[in-house]
Amino acid sequence: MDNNFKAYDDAAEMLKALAHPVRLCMVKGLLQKGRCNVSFMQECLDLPQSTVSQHLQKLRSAGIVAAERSGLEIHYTIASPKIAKLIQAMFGDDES
Amino acid sequence: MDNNFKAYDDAAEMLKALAHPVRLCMVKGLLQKGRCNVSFMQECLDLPQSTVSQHLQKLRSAGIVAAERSGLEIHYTIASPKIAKLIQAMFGDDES
DNA sequence: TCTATATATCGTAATATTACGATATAACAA
DNA sequence: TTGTTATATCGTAATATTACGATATATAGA
Repeated sequence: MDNNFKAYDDAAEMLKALAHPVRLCMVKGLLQKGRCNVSFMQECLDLPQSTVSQHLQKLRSAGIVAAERSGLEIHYTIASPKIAKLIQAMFGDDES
Repeated sequence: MDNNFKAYDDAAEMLKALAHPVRLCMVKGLLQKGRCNVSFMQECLDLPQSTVSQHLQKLRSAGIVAAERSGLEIHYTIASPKIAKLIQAMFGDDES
């Protein structure tokens, strides 16, 4: 247990981005579905468009999701395999 | 991706408790050391006692650590094996 | 009892996050 | 060009978190 706080900042930043029920739902959905555009998420979350977009930007700047434009739509995907491991550790079945 | 937000609240609560550099440091330290009293953490984190205690209470109410009194001291331990898995997913080496 | 030590809780100012309507931007079509 | 759709950003009020000194509580010893 050293006191090198700085070393934990990135990890805390990623966890903070995951630590919201709406964003967790988005991330789990993306893991299942592979990719998704914004208006689909908006409908299935039943939230205002700006709210959904704001959550996506937070996930994006934490490196959790990536965006790719396709015409008018923007498709989001999970950006790092670490995320799948975290979600599995969080929600996965409990055999050690 | 359903909109059952409530189902994600507990997970978000646990992640939120982990999502702070000081608390991550405490948790990683406890995983290595097994158990630890408050004043040890206070010294090694170089933070005021009330600050350390407040972080511990947050970890405790999220079910991340457990407390056990021994004389004047209170010893903290990691309360759930899920925590080790999360920390491993977060910090562990990147094979797979 | 009184005193000391270890820890928790209170009070609170500073800061950060949240939700969401209003507005802006980017791509496409007519 | 104008209009439409999809998404992002802005402005901001409400709420939550943070840090930390002051104070309270619990245990042990004299």
